[in-house]
Amino acid sequence: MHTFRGSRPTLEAVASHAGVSRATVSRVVNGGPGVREEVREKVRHSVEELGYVPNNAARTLVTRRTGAVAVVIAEPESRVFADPFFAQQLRGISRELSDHDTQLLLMMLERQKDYARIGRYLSAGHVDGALMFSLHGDDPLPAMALQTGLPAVFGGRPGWPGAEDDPDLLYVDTDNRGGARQAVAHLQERGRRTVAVINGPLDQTSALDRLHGYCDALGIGAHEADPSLVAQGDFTAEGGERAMARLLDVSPGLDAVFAGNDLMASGALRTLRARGRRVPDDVAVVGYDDLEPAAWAEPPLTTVRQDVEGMGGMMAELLLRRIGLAEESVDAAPPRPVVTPATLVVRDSS
Amino acid sequence: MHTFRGSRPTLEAVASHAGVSRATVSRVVNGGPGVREEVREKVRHSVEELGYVPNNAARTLVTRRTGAVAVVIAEPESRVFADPFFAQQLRGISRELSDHDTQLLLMMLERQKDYARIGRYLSAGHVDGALMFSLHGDDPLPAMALQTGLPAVFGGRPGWPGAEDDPDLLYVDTDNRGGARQAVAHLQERGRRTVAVINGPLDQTSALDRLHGYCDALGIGAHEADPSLVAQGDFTAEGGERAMARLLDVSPGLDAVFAGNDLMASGALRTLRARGRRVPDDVAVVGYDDLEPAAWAEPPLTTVRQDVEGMGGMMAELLLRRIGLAEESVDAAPPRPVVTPATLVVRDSS
DNA sequence: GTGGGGGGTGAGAGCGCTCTCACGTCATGG
DNA sequence: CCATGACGTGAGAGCGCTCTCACCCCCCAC
Repeated sequence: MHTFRGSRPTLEAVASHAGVSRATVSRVVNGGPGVREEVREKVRHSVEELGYVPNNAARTLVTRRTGAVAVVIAEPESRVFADPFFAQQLRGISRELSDHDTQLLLMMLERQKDYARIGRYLSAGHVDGALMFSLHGDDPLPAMALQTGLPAVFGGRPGWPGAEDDPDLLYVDTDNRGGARQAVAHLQERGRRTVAVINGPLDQTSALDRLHGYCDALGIGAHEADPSLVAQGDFTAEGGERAMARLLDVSPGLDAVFAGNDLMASGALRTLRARGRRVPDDVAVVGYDDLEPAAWAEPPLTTVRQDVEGMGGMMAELLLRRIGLAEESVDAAPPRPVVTPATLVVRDSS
Repeated sequence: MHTFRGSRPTLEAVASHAGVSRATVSRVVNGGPGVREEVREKVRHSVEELGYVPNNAARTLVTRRTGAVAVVIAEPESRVFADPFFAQQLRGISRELSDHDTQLLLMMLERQKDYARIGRYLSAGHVDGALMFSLHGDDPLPAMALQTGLPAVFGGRPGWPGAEDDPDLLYVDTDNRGGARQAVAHLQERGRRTVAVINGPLDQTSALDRLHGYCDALGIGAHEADPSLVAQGDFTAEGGERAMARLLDVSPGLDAVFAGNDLMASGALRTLRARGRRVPDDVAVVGYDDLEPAAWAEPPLTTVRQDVEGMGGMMAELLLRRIGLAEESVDAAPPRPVVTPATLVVRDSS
């Protein structure tokens, strides 16, 4: 084993080098008050000269702060990296965290054993907080985390019973219902009569809310949707492909599709092309997210834009505030859930 | 601030609950030898009952082991997440690490200030080792890391002077030169006379090696390539698009293109389609990587396959062995660089 | 001249753990 | 019957840091 550490200078070393006490060095290093500028300068010089870097473990041991937060994504790596939604979100998160010198620990839940491991990890105090994504209805993890008191912020409104009423629950969501409603209304305005929908997994509130928005636009109740116009996808392009194929089989007469995200919409596009349907002439398609797949699709997708990167940033910010790391303005309100607006972007597919 | 920890039981608590000493509990928790099974059982019971979880900071403080490794990618998030190459690689890494209960810290270098922060972080002993990717020729980071003695494994053969000769340098690479040679030879066998190439950034050895392979197949020296058949890309689809456009402008007569990765090849495809060239009839295209963009392209890409996920896994394994965490067979050789083979996959674009 | 602050500094306890070493106990062999 | 050693266990030091508290010194008010 490499024991490359061990020779690293400690606070003590810096202290004796500078001719002061450990406490003073600590104060200087952490920017504490009550040290003469002259001494401060001397210490800084010693730190520089010895190449001192604080030992995080020791610091964490006493402060109970790790300076790291976990990003937990309840999806296999294959999905996490294939879906630009996570990419963008992570980008916003990463940026915000790095601005506060906080590390990002990425944990993806792929296999069953990962649950135990990550649950243990989170409750072991390795991180100061967690950002949780893509939680499905029956996921035991958030409850576990919350129970240990780990500060957490959710990506998307959590769907478990009672979540609605918990004033301490923090999440960042977008107006999924409103966005979906706009999308479908847009299709109707373009004269489409038979609008089908490709859902995301309905154990996620985002997918459910988008389905509700679809029903809203159609002026029907949540359970009155025509089953032959509703197909189930899984937020992947392949899922969209399959769902579109099923829809065409069942309802050959449809003239529009609203897909729960851009990836499924691209899949749908692929199937439509394979079946010789022209888009938008024969069938109009609308996606959701407005990420790369939308712009790059053939034809470019009409879709619903949400500020994904911004949402990631907000999640991080909420968490940092909850942890007490972000600078609070004096009269700052306690952190609260955030719901961002969604706007329709019209391109060539509708 | 939430002080949700603090009430967590310590080793001491478990010890007194089980009626043994701290040392014994520690032995049981860490699976050490020399404890009677009866006592062992009693301690396990107490651990269970009190819900004891070891404090990692304390443990790290004395063992100098953090149980985490950093994955450093010298690319902006936008690229990291857009390129399935990283995704796959990360997948392999993540799997291998989680099998050894080791955490993955993802660090992406986007802005200049990130360099200082990450350099500090790596040398501060927060992690037991680092996996480094996508290093460009002039990157100061690996040197920094290596200098502190941080165990590191590189993704792709490092390109700085002297790297070749350093016996301690660990990396996982693929036979880029051979793969490229195969790709271009294949184009020639199909009767293509004028084969152009779209490079990745030449300050990365992978891109450089692929260019060399191209020259090999053409039977020319590294610097004898016809400049009007060589275009510079950046491993992104947009870059491929632009490079293809330039090539067509300069060499309208070309009948084949070898692109340094699938993403650039897809971009090239897009440009060719926009310019009305048929693939493969007018122009044949070959990519590199054999990841999703290849299979999903229109037409599906002939490309060079490398086992990207496997390479990620190997990197992690090498690192764990270097750190001394992986189970070593008795007569295990010290870890050495790995170069994996590359094989041509023929699809419809050639 | 003396008492009382207050700012700057140091001493020291302790965070929770691991690990070395010493100790006690019991079987073994001369 | 005692020396020997193996084995199981506990005591205690210490990892590097933060933070409280006590201390000292200087300045000011009375």
